[in-house]
This record gives sequence, structure tokens and C-alpha cells, in this order.
Amino acid sequence: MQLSIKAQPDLLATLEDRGYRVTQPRREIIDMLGEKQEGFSAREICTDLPGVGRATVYRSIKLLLEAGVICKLILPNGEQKYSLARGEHHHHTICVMCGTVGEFRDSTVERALKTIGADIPGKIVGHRMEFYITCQDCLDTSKK
Amino acid sequence: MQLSIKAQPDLLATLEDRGYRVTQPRREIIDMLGEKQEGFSAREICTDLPGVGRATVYRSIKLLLEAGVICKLILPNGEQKYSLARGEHHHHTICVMCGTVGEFRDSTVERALKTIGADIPGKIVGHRMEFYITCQDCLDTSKK
DNA sequence: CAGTTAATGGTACTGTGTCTCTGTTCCCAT
DNA sequence: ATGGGAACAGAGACACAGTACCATTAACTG
Repeated sequence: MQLSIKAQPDLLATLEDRGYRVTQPRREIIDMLGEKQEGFSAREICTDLPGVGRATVYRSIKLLLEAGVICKLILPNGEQKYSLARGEHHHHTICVMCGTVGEFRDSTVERALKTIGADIPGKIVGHRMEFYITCQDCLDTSKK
Repeated sequence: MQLSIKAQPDLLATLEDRGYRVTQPRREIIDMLGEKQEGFSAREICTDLPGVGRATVYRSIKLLLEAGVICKLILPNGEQKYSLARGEHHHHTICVMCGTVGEFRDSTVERALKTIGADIPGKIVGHRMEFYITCQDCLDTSKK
């Protein structure tokens, strides 16, 4: 089992900073996230942590979302997943075959978004952009 | 009640072209869509057309989605809505206050998307982009 | 170490979307 | 026209995600 040693202390610290308690279930959930950096769903966590109540999982996810340490992303079928957000703004690529989530930043996008924003009437409060791809691994596999 | 006379015949024709039957419930649903161009949810249609079974509504939506005459869009809270797609590729703006859906096309976006695509490993099969805004109307109202 | 208070987890509930099944409608060939 | 087969409708059961509630537990505070 691969442990990501870095993420958890930060996340826990973020919670503390916001006045939340560091509890056993929250520690477990955050540990879990460290291992599943590439995108996870609420249900997955529930099944992987049978000791933690479903309500708690959802509460924690909402908490982490509000704290901005994870971000929500949406699959073509409407399913919702989450991925760790490392502070800076980024977008996601989602492989439609294996579900792997990647992320990218691109100044071209941001510039384009800014340009578009100028043309849109009203005030932009956010945006969402996701690329659905077939990842290199899946392409390779299907070729064989 | 404002009727949009144009959309329906096209949609019905599209269904026929695809070998589907034009039935009474489908006609009702498509009529409904003509009136609600700016975005509608499955639930809305169910309540507005109590005579039509829920299953039928969902089936029809799926049908129209596959036919490409409507497109799905996702609100910040994960709620799913749909809007008429007039053939060409476009993106949406969604007002987070009143829920009104707008659409836009911008060559800058498309160019940027192409550029980004080149940098992404794997094959791009689709993308999703939505702008969350506060529309001019809502801005005006809240200023008063 | 005890008091308080947030947090937990189990259950029940809600809402959305799907599945199934039976009966109906439509279309086409005869 | 009419009869057969396929597509479709509607109702209800079902599956599932997410939320609300509430009694119990565990984490910080002094």
C-alpha cells in the first residue's frame, strides 16, 4: 500500500485552522484521499472505510470542499467525483475508459477564459471545464 | 403562453429520421421544450406534464440526448439541466442566482481548446465547459 | 480530569433515475 | 380492412445517493 506522506498534515492543519476538530474518522478519510489522488467518489470511500458512517463521509467531503482542499468534477454520465486540489487553479482530464483523472494548467486556457469573460454579459463567478479523453494507457491496451 | 413554433417540427423530424415514432407524449414533451428553451430539468417536465409517466419523460430525454438535439449541463451544485442544442457546438452560461441558461460560441475558446488538446496525452473525445455567472438582470435587481 | 460541545453513526427519509411488466398503439404487409 | 409484430406508454417497484435527525461518543479546554 502506497502512502502519500505529504498531503495529510496539510489537510488536517487546514481543518484545524478553520476551527474543526481532528477526529479519527476525518483522519482516516484524509489518509484515504492521499492514496487516491487521482479522483474518488463518495461511495468509494464508504466502501473502503466500512467503519465510518456514510453520513460522516458526506459531511467530511462537504467540509473539505468548502475548505477548498478538494474539488468536484463531473463525468460525462453525470457521476460526481472529487480530487485533491493543490491550491492553484487547474482543470481536469478524465479518461472515459478507465476513469483516471489527470489535471493540467495552461496559460492559454486562462487567457482564453478571460477573453470570453469580457464578452459575457453579467459577472462571472466561476467556471467548469473538463476534458474527456481516452488516455494513452487505454489507447495502447486497445491496440494490442 | 408563448409558443415557439419553430423548434418542434425539427425535433420531431429528427426523431423520425432516426426511426423513432412520433407519439403523443413525445409531442407534448417536445412542445414543452420549445417553451423552456433556457434550460429545463427532468423533474420540471414531470410536474408540468402530469399526464406523462416519469419513466417516459426520462426515456424521451435520453433519446433526445442521444439524437443530439438537447444537451446536458451541470449546475455548481451538481444538479442536471438540459437545453436545446441547435446543432452547432456551443457552451453555456448559467446564472447562479436565477438559474437562467444562456449560450455562447467563441472562436477564441475553440482555438484554445485545440491548443490545449495538443498538450494532453491521449485522445480527446469530448469536453465540457460552463460559466457560472450572475446575470445582468440579477445584478440590476440586487443593486436596487 | 471533568465539563462542554462538536462530531459520530445508525436509521429513516427524500428525491432522482432505472427496471419491469402489462397493456396499448402504431406501422406495414397481406 | 385487418392481423401480427415491434415499439412505446404508464404504473409501480426498485436501487441508489445524499440529507436530517437524534441519542451516544469522543475531542479539545481549563
